[in-house]
Amino acid sequence: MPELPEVETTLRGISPHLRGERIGQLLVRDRRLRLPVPREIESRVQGQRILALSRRGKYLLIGLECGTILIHLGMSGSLRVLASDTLPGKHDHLDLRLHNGKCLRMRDPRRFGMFLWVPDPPAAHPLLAHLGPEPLGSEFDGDYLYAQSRGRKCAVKAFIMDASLVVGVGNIYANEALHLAGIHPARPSNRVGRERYGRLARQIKLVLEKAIALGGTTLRDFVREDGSQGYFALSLKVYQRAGESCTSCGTPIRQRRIGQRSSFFCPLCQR
DNA sequence: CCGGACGCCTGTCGGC
DNA sequence: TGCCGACAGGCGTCCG
Repeated sequence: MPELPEVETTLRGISPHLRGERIGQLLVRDRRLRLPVPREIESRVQGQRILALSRRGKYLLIGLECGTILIHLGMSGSLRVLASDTLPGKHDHLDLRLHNGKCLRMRDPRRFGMFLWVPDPPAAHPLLAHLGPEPLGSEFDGDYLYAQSRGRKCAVKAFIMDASLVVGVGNIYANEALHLAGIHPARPSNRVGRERYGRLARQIKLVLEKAIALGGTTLRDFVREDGSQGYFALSLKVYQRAGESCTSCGTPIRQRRIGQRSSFFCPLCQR
């Protein structure tokens, strides 16, 4: 599910409820996530005050007095803020209970997510240490993409989805940004010029910003912290629109597998 | 170093 | 109606 806009939406939703609060009990119902929820995590977080919340790529960071809770939502994860006595559903694997009677509840049907405690500084943790720049930051631009792409033959779509190049761009927004920039997803990275990488970097930023403004994309599992949906799905121009008309030229949108991921594009607008 | 394949899970959908 | 395979927003790991 969750790509950068959904994680950012979740961050903005939960932050006001959690910042400054003290953690009571962490209740883990099922440790079997992508990485097992560590045995010692309950004692690590018990009684600690939440100092700050942030995002790095698709990871959510909850900064404590000692260490940081690192959360990844995988494919189907979501976080909600609820009263602690709300009855849990089948896939509600853990509750981070606060002293104020609320809890942060993680749901993840496919269990591809992560919920970890990492020591300070979190950026040094192996899961975060090798991540590329944030796409919404100034370091990420067309010149950066162009420079990184030299000598790389993989499809440009796989290239921009590589988290060591740039974080946060998943399958939905990679498809959308390539369409907006007029670039064919299967084009080899080293056969995209500087100009077109400039357009691509701009469109990645624009599509992510617009999706954040609309609360992310809800296809199936993603919900905001209050249970409401994101509305960017209404703005999708190619993703999951195979056979439908391109919004700019009317040509039927094609679907094809590129780099093991379902890819959607307009054969006329994208070259 | 790079690129490609695979596995991890559950739920849903389409075809027979 | 039931069964079966394909597929789904991600990513770490392994192999050539």
